[in-house]
Amino acid sequence: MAISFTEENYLKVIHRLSEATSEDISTNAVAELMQTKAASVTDMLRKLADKGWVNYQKYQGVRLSAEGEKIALSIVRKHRLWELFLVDKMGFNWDEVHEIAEQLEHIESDQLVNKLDEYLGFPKTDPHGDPIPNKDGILPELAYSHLSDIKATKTCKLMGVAQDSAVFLQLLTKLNLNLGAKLAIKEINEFDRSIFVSINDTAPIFISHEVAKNILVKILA
Amino acid sequence: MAISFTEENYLKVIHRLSEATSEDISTNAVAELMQTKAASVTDMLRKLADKGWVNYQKYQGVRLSAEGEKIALSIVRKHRLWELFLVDKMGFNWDEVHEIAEQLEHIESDQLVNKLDEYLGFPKTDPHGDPIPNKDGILPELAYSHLSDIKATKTCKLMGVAQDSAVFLQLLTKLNLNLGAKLAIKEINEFDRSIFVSINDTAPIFISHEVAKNILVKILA
DNA sequence: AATAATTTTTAGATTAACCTAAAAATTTAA
DNA sequence: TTAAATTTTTAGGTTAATCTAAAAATTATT
Repeated sequence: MAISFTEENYLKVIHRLSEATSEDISTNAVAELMQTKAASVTDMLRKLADKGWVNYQKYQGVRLSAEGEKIALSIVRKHRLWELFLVDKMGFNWDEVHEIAEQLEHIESDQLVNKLDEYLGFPKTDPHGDPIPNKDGILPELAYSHLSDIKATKTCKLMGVAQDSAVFLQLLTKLNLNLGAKLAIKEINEFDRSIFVSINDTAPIFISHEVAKNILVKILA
Repeated sequence: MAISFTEENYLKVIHRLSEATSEDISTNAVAELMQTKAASVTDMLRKLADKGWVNYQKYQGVRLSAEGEKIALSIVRKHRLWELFLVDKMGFNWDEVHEIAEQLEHIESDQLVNKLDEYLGFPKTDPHGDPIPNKDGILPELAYSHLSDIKATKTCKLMGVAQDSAVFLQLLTKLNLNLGAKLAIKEINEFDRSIFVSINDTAPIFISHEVAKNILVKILA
């Protein structure tokens, strides 16, 4: 069945909201992410339900059906592959690629997506450390920790971010916090839970709790 | 001013028709290429004229304005760069890339287009031999001849095609007629203007006038 | 030059995606 | 457990791009 860009974006947004909770997704939550009004969302949810991509009971919120989940994952796959392409092959910075990938994710060609995947070497994660679903829509489970949850004097490796807004990514770049960096937590300040952390064995720098919360790491031995 | 995919496609079609003639372009001609009805075209032409992208007088046909021409050339540039990307980097055949490039040509990011151009080595032509407009919208003038216009016993090089339908390209591939091939015209048959041509110094093959008309060549010394 | 044929435009609808304002349902709080 | 607050839906419109059918203009033909 044919699908429009708008329908794809709704499915993507419902998918994103569903990752954070096992509850049904509210009309208002969708409206906020779609930057539209609740009334418009109601219209669209009814349409998506008619097409069998979501389960929706009025006033009760919405969830993706199995088929809707499959579509959403294929969009996420395309988005993340294109982001990696833009960074690795075209030389963009990780904070510049989101808007362009929002467009590229709607290009329709399974052949192209799979060739792109191969061209990039069947990558597991995008430039923000987010996992890339494979051809069959399977998401590799990465299970990373938030830097804010790591105990003092532990060492870990920066694997991703929990938020990929341009301003946040630019801040990380300024602080020299890049994907793969080795982070050694020197001290956690009780006052505001800010931390001192050494990046790749250089002199420790100061990081706010807010920043640490959005950094994903793998704990090293 | 914002532009929709549909508007871009109309400008592209008007541009294509304008290349073949210096006359004004008729509503019906646009309708045929856009696969739509004349009434819809009339509506759109009025809208494009309001936006300043075409000059249009009702019943008198349409032409691109300077600004419309600029937009059309930027779309052609993107289309041809993406086609080359698909063939050179992603391993598609030259008859498989048109539909995908029709989608990719609408991706909006000057930065991306220019990086793509650089990544491909600032190419002059796409996989069908069509010239790629540069950043400033300048089309390199290639001035190739049609194979059907070349005299017997001349030698030439296959530089492009005058038509890029998949069926035609597939036929060329079957006949081993690829971009860059050296063609030696052995004989022109008076009966139907079919020709005997040797490809890269192999035994001559028979080619119809219809095929020869759509092959573009550069005459060799 | 008058008529016929063709092309183009106008008029009036349709569909997808959105909106505002008002009504209805649900949730929260007194 | 009612009343108040909030959320969601319905009702009725709007805009972009399309359509069909009828009218108007242009072009071709006798």
